Amino acid sequence: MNYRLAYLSDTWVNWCPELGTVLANDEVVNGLSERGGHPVERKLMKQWSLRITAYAQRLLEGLDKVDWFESLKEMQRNWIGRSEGAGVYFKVDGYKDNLLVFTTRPDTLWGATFMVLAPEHELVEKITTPDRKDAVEKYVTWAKNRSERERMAEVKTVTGEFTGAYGINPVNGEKIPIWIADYVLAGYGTGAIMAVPAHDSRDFAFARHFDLPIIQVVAKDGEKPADPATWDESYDSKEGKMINSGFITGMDVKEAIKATIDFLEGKKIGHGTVNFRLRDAIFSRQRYWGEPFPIYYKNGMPYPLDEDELPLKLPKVDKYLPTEKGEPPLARAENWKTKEGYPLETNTMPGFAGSSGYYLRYMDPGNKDEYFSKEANEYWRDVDLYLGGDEHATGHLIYARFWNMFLFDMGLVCEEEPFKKLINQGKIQGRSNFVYRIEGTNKFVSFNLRKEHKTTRIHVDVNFVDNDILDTDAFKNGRPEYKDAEFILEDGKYICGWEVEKMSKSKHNVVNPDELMEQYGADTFRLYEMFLGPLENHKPWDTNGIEGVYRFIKKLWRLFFDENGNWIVTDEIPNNQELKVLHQTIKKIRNDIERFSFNTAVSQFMICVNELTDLKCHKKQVLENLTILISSYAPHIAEELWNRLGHNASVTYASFPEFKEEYVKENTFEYPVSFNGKMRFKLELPVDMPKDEVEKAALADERSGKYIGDKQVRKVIVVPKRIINIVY
RNA sequence: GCGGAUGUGGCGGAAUUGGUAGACGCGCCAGACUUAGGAUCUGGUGCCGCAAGGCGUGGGGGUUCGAGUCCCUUCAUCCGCACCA
Repeated sequence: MNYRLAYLSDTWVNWCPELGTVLANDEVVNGLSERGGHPVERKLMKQWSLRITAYAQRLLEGLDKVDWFESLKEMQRNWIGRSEGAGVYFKVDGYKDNLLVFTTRPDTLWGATFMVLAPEHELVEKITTPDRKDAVEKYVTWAKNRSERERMAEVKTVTGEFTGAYGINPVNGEKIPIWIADYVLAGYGTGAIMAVPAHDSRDFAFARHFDLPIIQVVAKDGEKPADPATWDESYDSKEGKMINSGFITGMDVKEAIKATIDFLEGKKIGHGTVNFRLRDAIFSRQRYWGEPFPIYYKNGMPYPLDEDELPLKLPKVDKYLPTEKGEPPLARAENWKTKEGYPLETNTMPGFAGSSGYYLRYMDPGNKDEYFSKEANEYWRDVDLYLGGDEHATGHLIYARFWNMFLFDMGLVCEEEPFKKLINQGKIQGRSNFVYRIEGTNKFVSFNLRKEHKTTRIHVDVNFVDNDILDTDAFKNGRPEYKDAEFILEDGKYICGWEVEKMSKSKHNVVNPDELMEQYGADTFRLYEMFLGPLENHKPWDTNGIEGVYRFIKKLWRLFFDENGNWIVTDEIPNNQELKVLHQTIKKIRNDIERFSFNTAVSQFMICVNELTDLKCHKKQVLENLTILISSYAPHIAEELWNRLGHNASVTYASFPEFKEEYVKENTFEYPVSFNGKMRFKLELPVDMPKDEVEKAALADERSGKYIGDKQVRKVIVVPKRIINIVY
């Protein structure tokens, strides 16, 4: 509050009386609450907000300094939505009032043929002429009551009303009509625009619909102006030269924008400005479980509690529900006031209050006196690696940055950006299966025959399905209403349809890991999840390959035990071949961990175990190192093996094996020999053989003659330890 | 519409720096062991072709001795945002 970052204001919210709470837009589905399906209404409420918009520019710039996925940064950039332009004042004809509009294209001022206000704009009532009053009021009421859903669905429909009033274009004194329409949003810019139908597609559609004039002011380079009446669409591009535009005529668009802003500023009728899409974050919740605000009210004005009265703890309430009057649950508490008897705030803070700064508390979790100490923060600084889903892009990840920036400005944290590197792991999706019920019957038709009937597609529990083939008995027993189900089969089987969707109970596509862990063990499950593909990929859960990983685990075990369960590890000294396999693995695993490539790491473990099996290697020295390497991938089996290898302490305390180049060194390299870029045969040569000798050896090889024939060799490329390419 | 990402065998995927495309696994085929196998092991498996050979990383073009990788262009899919002035 002291930094004007937290403030109280009347805010339009989605109020659900039944739940006694405000809902986010995405919690409202078709005018009903997502949970419970209760009606939701628009309501003006006094709510706390955080002025995140004050940090918009820095939040945007900071993105250049962090190592995040480009897609995620782009999401945040879009969300912040910076656009440069100008604020321009239009006089309202016959009134003293000025209408401030925001435009990204001040250069097109000469093409403005009308103005549009948002229906909620404060001047609408005042400037509407008596003869237009009825129509305008009707439109305003209609627009206000339109649900989110209707607005979305009817994007293409043009609606609006003329107010009867006129604005004066400040650059040429033209009188242009002022309209209202809900394609102009009250919450963006100034809620008022100048319409340039020739160069904005929405204005164009509006002008066409209401038969308003269209004036071209930008022409594509090298093209002559054309009669806008013949156009199919507006020319929105910023490329081109100005025409019909007073003193900026002939200028390039970019140059014209600058010149117009200078002109407006000189005349004090406008100014260059930057607009952001980002809105302040509403910080009040009408729930019990949230941090209470350390705020009390005196004569209706909010004041912060003294620091020595902190922390403020949640009071006891009889029910965690809103009061009958619709007040938040904290209003139920009996003594929810200060020592002096002033009432305390009854709203609580949202989830992001805690999630925005928990990483700071993690730096100093035992601190009884403060959030975290300066020393602890200077030691830990920031989060080196943040692994999380991209669904937090426009929520948590932006709030946390804002939170941290404020604390940085206060000198309380030493890094401006909280999360140095961020990786989005992909989500495991569900693979749903469907059966096709013939309408009005209890008969189900197999996938490829479904077109012959009128069917309804129904989700079927994926546990009844194997390789898209339905276990019809399990299906019949699954639910009473399907007990007498009949099936139309193809090739004696019932084939199900399928689709990849979000895992969800209602879609019956949830795979319970417990069952898989029961069958294969947690290590197999873990390894398989990693083996499935790159960390960041979203992918459907598919258990078809899990057997392979399970076999690998069993194979690993057999390096230590024979088929009768006898310990077969020996103390023999490993030979060069065995050491080579081990050290190749050490190198690869180390590398793969660093680049978060766990699927290729698992693959290397498989290669290693396969080779050690072929070599019949049961030597302690090798297996001990392998156990350490695999301990973070398959911790349970690793711990067991480590113990059997004679260690009492956990394998987690063992140090990562050291890679030694000497064991993987080769004396020879098998050169692929290419002719005109096509690999034809391989040739084994000493690694340190000089280039010209390699070339000679390749040309001398009898197989080369076959490809070269009697043609002239033009060039031979030798890249040591890589390739030989003979060009003819 | 704007922005981002991704396109490689039947499937999941590998190829980290422009240098042997398809590692590893699934599946499939053949075989061994077995009363049996949904256990285990061996061999094979990009496509066309008997073979020699040819073709092949969504399509088209380019740079290069050499392109999955770089450039241009085009198509498709997925994700995010969107009557944003």
